Amino acid sequence: MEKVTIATVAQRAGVSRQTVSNVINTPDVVREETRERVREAISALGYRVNQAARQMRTGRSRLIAVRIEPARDGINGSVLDRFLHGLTDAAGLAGYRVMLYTADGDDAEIATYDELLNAYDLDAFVLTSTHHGDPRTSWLAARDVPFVTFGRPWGAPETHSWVDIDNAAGTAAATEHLLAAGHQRIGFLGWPAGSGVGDARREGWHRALGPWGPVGEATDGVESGAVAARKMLQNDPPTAIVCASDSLALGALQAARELGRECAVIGFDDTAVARAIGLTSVSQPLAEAAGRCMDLLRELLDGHAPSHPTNVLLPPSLVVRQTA
Amino acid sequence: MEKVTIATVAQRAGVSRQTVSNVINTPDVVREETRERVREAISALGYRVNQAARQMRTGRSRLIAVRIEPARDGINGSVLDRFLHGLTDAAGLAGYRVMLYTADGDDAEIATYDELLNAYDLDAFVLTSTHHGDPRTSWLAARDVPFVTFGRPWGAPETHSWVDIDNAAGTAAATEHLLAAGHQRIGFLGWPAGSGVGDARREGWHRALGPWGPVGEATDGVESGAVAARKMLQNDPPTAIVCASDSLALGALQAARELGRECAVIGFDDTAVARAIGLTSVSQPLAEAAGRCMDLLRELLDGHAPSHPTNVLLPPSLVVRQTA
DNA sequence: TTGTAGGCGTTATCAA
DNA sequence: TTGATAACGCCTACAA
Repeated sequence: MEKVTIATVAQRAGVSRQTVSNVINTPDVVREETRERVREAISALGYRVNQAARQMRTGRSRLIAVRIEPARDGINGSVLDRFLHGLTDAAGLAGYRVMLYTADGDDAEIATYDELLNAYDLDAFVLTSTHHGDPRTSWLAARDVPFVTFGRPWGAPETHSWVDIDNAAGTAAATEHLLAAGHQRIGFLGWPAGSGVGDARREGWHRALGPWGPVGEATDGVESGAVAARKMLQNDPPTAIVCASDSLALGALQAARELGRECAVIGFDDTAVARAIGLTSVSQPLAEAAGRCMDLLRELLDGHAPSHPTNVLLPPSLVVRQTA
Repeated sequence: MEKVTIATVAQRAGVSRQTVSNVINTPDVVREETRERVREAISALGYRVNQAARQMRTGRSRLIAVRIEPARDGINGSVLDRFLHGLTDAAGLAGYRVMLYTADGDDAEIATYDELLNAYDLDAFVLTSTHHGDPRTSWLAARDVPFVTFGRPWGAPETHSWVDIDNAAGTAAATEHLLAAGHQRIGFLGWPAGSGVGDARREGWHRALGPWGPVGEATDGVESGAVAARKMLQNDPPTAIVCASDSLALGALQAARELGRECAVIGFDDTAVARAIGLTSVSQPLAEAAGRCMDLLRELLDGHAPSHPTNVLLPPSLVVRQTA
């Protein structure tokens, strides 16, 4: 099968190459009859625009890049994967493709931006896992590279569009669910203060509860969660615990079982583990978040760039199962 | 910052563009002194080869494509994600990038090949989830598109290179572990016959056990696994069950608990769920599998194409936890 | 060992 | 409304 180029199509339709190009890119400028003839030729030949050539002229690649976390395992590792799936779907629908890269740390990631931008003329980036003092956004902004973040710009000036999950609303909903079920002493098991996401999740619990309840702190993980939960359950036992992650929730469940204590537990992220063991958990609308990121990117890329950056805050939902 | 092209570098180094190109692509043909001068100019300017332009000349994009499963959740969904992580790492090391696509069914996937090949000049594909009567491999082979599969070509002629996990060895190791622990009645809980992977996992159990033991069949999932396990445990109770997946294993665990039966359980895939609940499970070396796929691809792409396709069969390992 | 000419497939510009 | 021409950045072939 010979290579089909715009010239092949032009010849078959009896027009110039430019006219074919016009049919593809600015159809309204071509007379209807001609347009139809060219379209027939295109589909008869199975012609497809060559992106590399187009890119060379236009400087746009229709490629967007996302970092994939290094091969790593864990209960919560799947959250970004689910976002990635959604983004690939949404990008495909919009005529874009997703290119993956890995980077160990912010500086390495910035070096990768430089490379990808030069070598592949990437159209845009989607950043995940934003955090306080994140150097990536300012680097990109300084170079006028289009990007959106999944995660708000913690502390940084809000100069770009972002999509985020309303974490506080999630733990607030969990807490309200427990209050409605009659619980009064509701504890919170979360991460050490300082991470934006973790602080927001604690804040939601506190907001819904009113007064403070027992608080436990642990780095993420089943083991450390169990240790912290055990302490909570011994000192000042709550009848329910809202947790900042499913891993911590699993630890809390273990601790309660060991101590023979009845204790309702709610996790966060609605991971496969939660589904598997019947853990009530707060679910993030990751596919929707990805779709919104793509929407914002299209605004940026298709020229209709809004003068003000847009922010989207998506509410999570509570999935009630057996543990609460 | 102006765009840095090969011409910029040439000017700065006081040589022709061609000499710069030679330094990049065939350094040994350039006099050392000149080479050094050009290299200095390259790094001083931060020059990077533009892939689109190179691709236009060479027809090679240094891009490989992999399908990402549609946004879907489940205990086993993470297996392919982990493979993807490994592949992105390995590709990056080899100077390639991974492009993602989604496709609903084999035919849609083949249509996507056609598009990606025409539009992006993809260098190669990595196929996952191979199965009996898989039309994808023959389509690619007929067009001389380089590809490897992660998963052997079930039944199809072995005309391409592949990497696979020795599933039978995994369940055999699990069974031997149980035998060594003194178990004698060891059952198997697997998927309906017909899926290559599932059959191999059953085969490994049978091979290690010698005589047949109790067998249960269920489509993958915690619920259906629990139903099938309940039946096994009531009729003809084994003291241990080897399962074809962590989901089924979880179901088996539930069934045993409900019935108040002591029963060792071993799962397959070593998912986050297994780690979280202490389920002994067979672990696939996914990062290594991805690395091997990349190795095979490089052989194919870098011209040293071996006359015979290469096959790599990787042994899984048993991760012993509390359930067996 | 280095330089020159030409073209990969597309689109922007401008003329017809 | 359509077509001719040039250019994007690079590499291959060939000449010097």
